Formats: sequence, structure tokens, C-alpha cells
Amino acid sequence: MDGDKDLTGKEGHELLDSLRRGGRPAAGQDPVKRKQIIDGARRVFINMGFDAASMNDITREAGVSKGTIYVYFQNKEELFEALIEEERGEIFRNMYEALENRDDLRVTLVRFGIALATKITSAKVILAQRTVIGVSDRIPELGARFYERGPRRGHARLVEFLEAAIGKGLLTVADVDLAAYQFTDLCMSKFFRQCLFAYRTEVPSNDEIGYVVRSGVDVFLKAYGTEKLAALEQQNKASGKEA
Amino acid sequence: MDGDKDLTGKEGHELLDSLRRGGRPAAGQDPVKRKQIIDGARRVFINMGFDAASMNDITREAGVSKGTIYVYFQNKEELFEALIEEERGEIFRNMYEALENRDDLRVTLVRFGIALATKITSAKVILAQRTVIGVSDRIPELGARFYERGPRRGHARLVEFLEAAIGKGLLTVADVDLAAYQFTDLCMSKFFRQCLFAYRTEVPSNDEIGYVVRSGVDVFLKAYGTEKLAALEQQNKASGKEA
DNA sequence: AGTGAATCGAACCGATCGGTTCGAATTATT
DNA sequence: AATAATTCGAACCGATCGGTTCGATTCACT
Repeated sequence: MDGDKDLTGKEGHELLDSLRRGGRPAAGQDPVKRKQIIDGARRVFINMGFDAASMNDITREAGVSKGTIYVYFQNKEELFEALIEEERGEIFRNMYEALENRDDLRVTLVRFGIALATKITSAKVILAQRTVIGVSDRIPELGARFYERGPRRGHARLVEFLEAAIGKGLLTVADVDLAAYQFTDLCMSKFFRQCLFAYRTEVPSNDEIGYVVRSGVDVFLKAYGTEKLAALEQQNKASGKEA
Repeated sequence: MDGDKDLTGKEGHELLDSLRRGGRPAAGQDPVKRKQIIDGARRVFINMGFDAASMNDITREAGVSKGTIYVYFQNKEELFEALIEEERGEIFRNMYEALENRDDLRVTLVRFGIALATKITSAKVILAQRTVIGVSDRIPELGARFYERGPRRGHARLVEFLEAAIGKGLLTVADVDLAAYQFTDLCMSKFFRQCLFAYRTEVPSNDEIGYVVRSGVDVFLKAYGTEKLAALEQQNKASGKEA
């Protein structure tokens, strides 16, 4: 399974891009080649886990010689960390912009919750999370950094948003920090663990996610919504019926 | 690190128990020896993960020759599955009996929530979950079975409990199944992911767990509690003050 | 005391691992 | 055309892997 000479992937020749980009090959650090390596590493690491993935697998998948990989990365672990760092960035990028708009509070929460749940339970993100969790025993800093720069930052953004809503008198919350955790966990309720443990093999449908998130928002607003919010929603409902 | 002759662990000689148990050594299947192997495997697998753990490590830790292990288990994977099966049983045993008592609804929910959160975030259970999640890519049935016979069964028990409370008119719940998920996720809110990703290295304190669970129960009951429940709690509060 | 099952311990197997080395080939620059 | 940097590909290293084999030993039972 290792001896096959199938190097057809090399035809892609990202090298061309690398050279066309104008700059000289760079002193041992061509960012294009680096990306090429990480892209190969992603396919291997994410699908096999850290231990089961071999550097030869990555070599093959990236279409790059092993020596070259070790020019860009000191060892397997460093390559893995670089990959996870990139994955984390891509996963959580743009996730929290659903909080930016000036819509109705409930609508905004639902939209954000759906974006969150959809992302976090998507096949590739679940695979990435499994891989990170799997090595968190041996490389705890990696898991910690993943969480800190990912979910934790998003959490801070959500806290800001909730505080704004509190400022507007729409919510009454004793512990905003905890409430933010409760909200996100309500949105991923049922899904997250089922996906992680591979109990659920299919990605949750949009309908299912929408249903669960709406219910979560219901619970959240029943617990923390003020009368002012209720009154506002009553208004909207009425004017909505008129239209 | 492999060549050390440190076999001092052999002095424990669980063999004695095995023999004292009266029955003859049994035809290739002494349950005591089997347990001895699994106990060694537990220490190695849980702390190192499936891949990083070697059969020689287990051999050493169990104080058993490698040949013997392969008499009891066909291969590494089968040994691992047997171990996880045992772990699952031990982890979830007695976890749900907190639902049995006939106390106040809120008190019962809090007690159950605390038991759940305490268990699920304990150091050894987090390690076990990480290990299972880590292999769920390659052995999805294992993760699925772990979830199904563990959390899923507990979920069913919780649904029964909630339905009873609904029957008593204490709760109004449109989707009991979803509500049960919401409840458990509210109880482990904030903790679960932080522990899994090793962002939190210390086990949550009893106070912290109590605080989060009480808040979770608050949210849950504000969302699903009936007026009858509110009235009952008002009564209890009053009579409590008298006492 | 003798028998047979069960275990031990250690050598052994082929394969693969992460990582290194190096000459040949490729490339952009001068 | 010559030069310097970079990559390739393949061989190679020592270590370890999961798994097998087998003679020596231990033990329970007769």
C-alpha cells in the first residue's frame, strides 16, 4: 500500500504558480510550496489522525519530496501544529459576523446560532476537532491554543453582543459570560457530541439545525428576555400580520 | 525506555486471587487474568491514546506476557474495544440514579445535573472520551457504540423523568427529546469543550459545577416550568422560611 | 509423583516509522 | 554559459511496531 508509484498528483505542479508569482524561490521559504505541503498534510492528518498519518503519506499527498518538507518544518509535530493553526483560522473566520447586523434580536440570535451549529458540525470541522482532541493528551498546549484562539474568541464576541442587548434593555442577565456559554451550547445541543462520537454519521440537515437552534433561542429568551423584548416582539408580530 | 527490566509490578500476583477462586485455570479464559490485562491496557491506552500505546507497554503494565495477551484477545483493536466497553459501563453506572428520588423537581434536576457534570468532566472520563473520539475516525462503530450505550441511554432515562414531571403538570414541553438534550448540555455548558480541548487543565471545582448547574436549571425551568411549578416553589419557599 | 494446561520470557519476523543524507535534476539569476 | 539555490527521489538509519513462535517454567489436579 506504500510501494505504489502513483505520483500522478504531481501534474498539478503548484510550482508553476510559485514561479509565476514573480518573486525568486525565496531563501528556503517559498510560501506557495509551504501551502502545498500543508494542504497535503491536511488531507492526511485530518483523515487519519496524528499518529496514524506517516510523513511518507504526506509526501505522496503533497507531491513533495520528504527532504523538502523537512526544510520547511522541523519535524512532524511542528508541521501538524502549523496545519492546525491554519485550520483554526479558516474555521472560525467569518463565523461571528452574523452578530454584526442590526436586525431583531431573536432573528440575529437564530441566524448566528445556525451559522455556528452548521459550521461546528460540518464533516471537515468535526474531523479536525477529533484530530485535535485526540492529541490533546500528549500536546495539551495545542488543544488549548486551538480552543483559546477559536471558540474562546468567538465567545468574547458573543459576550459583547449580549451586553449590547442588555444595554438596550432587551435582556436581563446576571452572568453574561455564563449566559453566552449556555447559548452556544443550546445551539449545538444534541448535535455536537453525536457528531464527535460518530454516533451520527450524516451531517445534520439545515432543517434540523434550524429547528434545534430556534428552540434553543426560545429557551434562552424565555430565561433572559425582558418584558420590553416581549412587548417589542408582540409589536412586530402584530405589524407582521398586518402586512 | 523500553529495555528496563522493572517488572516489580508482578509482585501483586493477581494470580493468587485467580487460583483462590476455586475453579481451575479455565480453558484459555480465566476472567481474573483477563481483567488483569484490561487493567494494564486501561492505564496505557487511556494515557497515551490508541496509536501511541504499544502492546509491549501493555505487557509491562499488566505484568503479563505478550503471548498471554494474544490468547485472550485477537489483536490490539479487539483489546481496545473490550477496554472501552468496560470503561463505558463503569462511567455511566449509577450516574442516573439521581433521577430516582421523589424530591422537589428543581432539587432533583440540580442533583442530577451536578452528578452528570462532575462525572463527565472528571480527569479520567475526559481522558477516556478523548481516546474514544480520537479513534472515531478509523473505528466509527466504536465511538457510536460508546455513545449509544452511554449518553444515549442516559438520555432515554432523562426523557422518562421529564415525561413524568410533565404528567404531574410541572413542565410544559413541546419536544421532550430535545428538551432533555438541552438540559444535559446546559449542565455541562462551558465545561465540556474546555476540558476536552485541554484548555482547562484542572477539573472544575464542586462550587463551579454547582453554580453552572443551578444556573442551567434556572434557565431550563424558566423556559419549561409551568405556573403550577412556580406556585409550588413559592409555597416551599414560604414554608422553608417559617422553619 | 506425574500429567497437562497455562503462562512466561525472550527471541524473532517483516513492515513501517520519523528523520537524514546525497547526488542528480531543475530553476532563476547573472 | 556559468552560478547558486532549491527540490527531487531514493537509499538509508536505528528504532519500534504488532504479532508469532517456542522452550522453560509454573500450577492445579489426579
